[in-house]
Amino acid sequence: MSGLRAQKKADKNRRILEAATTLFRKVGYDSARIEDIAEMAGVSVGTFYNYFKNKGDMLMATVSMEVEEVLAAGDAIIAREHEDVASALFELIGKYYDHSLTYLSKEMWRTAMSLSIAQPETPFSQRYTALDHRLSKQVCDLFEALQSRGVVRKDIDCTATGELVFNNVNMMFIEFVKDEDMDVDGLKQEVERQSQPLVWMMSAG
Amino acid sequence: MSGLRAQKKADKNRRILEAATTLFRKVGYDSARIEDIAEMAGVSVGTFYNYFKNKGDMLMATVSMEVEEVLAAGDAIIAREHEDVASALFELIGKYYDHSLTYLSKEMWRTAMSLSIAQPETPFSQRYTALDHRLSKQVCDLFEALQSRGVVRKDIDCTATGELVFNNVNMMFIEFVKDEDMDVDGLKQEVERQSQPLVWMMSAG
DNA sequence: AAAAAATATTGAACGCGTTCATTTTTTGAG
DNA sequence: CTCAAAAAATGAACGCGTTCAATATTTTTT
Repeated sequence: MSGLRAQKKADKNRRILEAATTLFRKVGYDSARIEDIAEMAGVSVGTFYNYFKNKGDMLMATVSMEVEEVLAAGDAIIAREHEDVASALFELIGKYYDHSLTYLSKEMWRTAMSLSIAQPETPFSQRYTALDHRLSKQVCDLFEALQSRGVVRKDIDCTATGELVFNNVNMMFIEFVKDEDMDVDGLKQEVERQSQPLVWMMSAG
Repeated sequence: MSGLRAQKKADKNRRILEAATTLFRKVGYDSARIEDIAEMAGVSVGTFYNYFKNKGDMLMATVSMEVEEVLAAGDAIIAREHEDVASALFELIGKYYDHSLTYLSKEMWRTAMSLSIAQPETPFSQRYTALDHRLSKQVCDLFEALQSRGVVRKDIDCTATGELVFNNVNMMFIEFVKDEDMDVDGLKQEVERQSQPLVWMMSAG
């Protein structure tokens, strides 16, 4: 029976992840102690650390899932035809924002962002940054797709404007997760207002 | 002698702050232990906590100094005449970036940003956010000044574009402090490239 | 100037993330 | 089936930020 070890390993991995996300959502990231997560998963504290490098690593699995899903949805949006720049861009951004609280609470987002800034050398941070860059690239891709279909002016640098717009989207998302009172609609309105002039100027016609 | 207590208090405050900033620069924020800071300042650990709410609070004094100085320099730039949008904006942004490592190391910036995101309810975070907003407003102010002098198109929403540009400036600064290998010149080049299309389109004439 | 009240200092103790030497379990060869 | 080597699990111990009850100092009152 050579698969016994692998079997148990996969099972424990799942149980720990399940326990962690359950506790994070129930009592918040900070208040969820490793000891509690380990106990709920039926393992010891030491074993937790055999499966995850540290507490923050637990978050990355969730963040990854979140961003991967939204990237896929974004690709589908880019593939479709669009009347104008505004509707296309705001549909994409709207998708990002609408999806953002599916798996992660604002507090979990704050922790993830905070960790990725504080310790940029860790695998956690590097994976986080990579996901960010893929999102940024997706906005650039959208602009390029629109440009090749004549919706965006030909003399526009899609990479430059895409990065500009995405960095604004990202910064505003940070403000959003910092403010428990702000809702997704308010966030969208702000970002649309900020992007409006650029979107209008880069539109063909 | 009613001022004895106040006298001692001010003295200790200064000594603690001095010890902290010295140690932060010498061994980095994380490795500078409260115990060491307290010892270098000639007080006990408990006394440290009578003067500062927590370790992160120590950073705010430095961040404040940094941003206040750069805001003043920014006002001087806005007050002057400018040939075109690009030179004015990039002079302002350049000032922000050039000044940024005067008092704070990249690691200290990372810690400050990280804390301000992780715990948005704390006075630390709120002061940090307020400083950010003043910087953002300054970019808007620059655009408005340029607009009133006919350098920026009359039909441009200066607040919207100002916020867009500043959020990009800010997000890129986060990338900058996350990457020990990136230098200020590289940062400036990137941001100029990203802002270029917008700057060109919003220019009058 | 002594006592009482107000304020400041102290360091041991606590909480929690993380580590690591030790023990237990699993595996595969003989 | 046996046993030695490999892999995994364990929980006590550590580091460091933070707290707090006890102690010391300064100010005010009488």
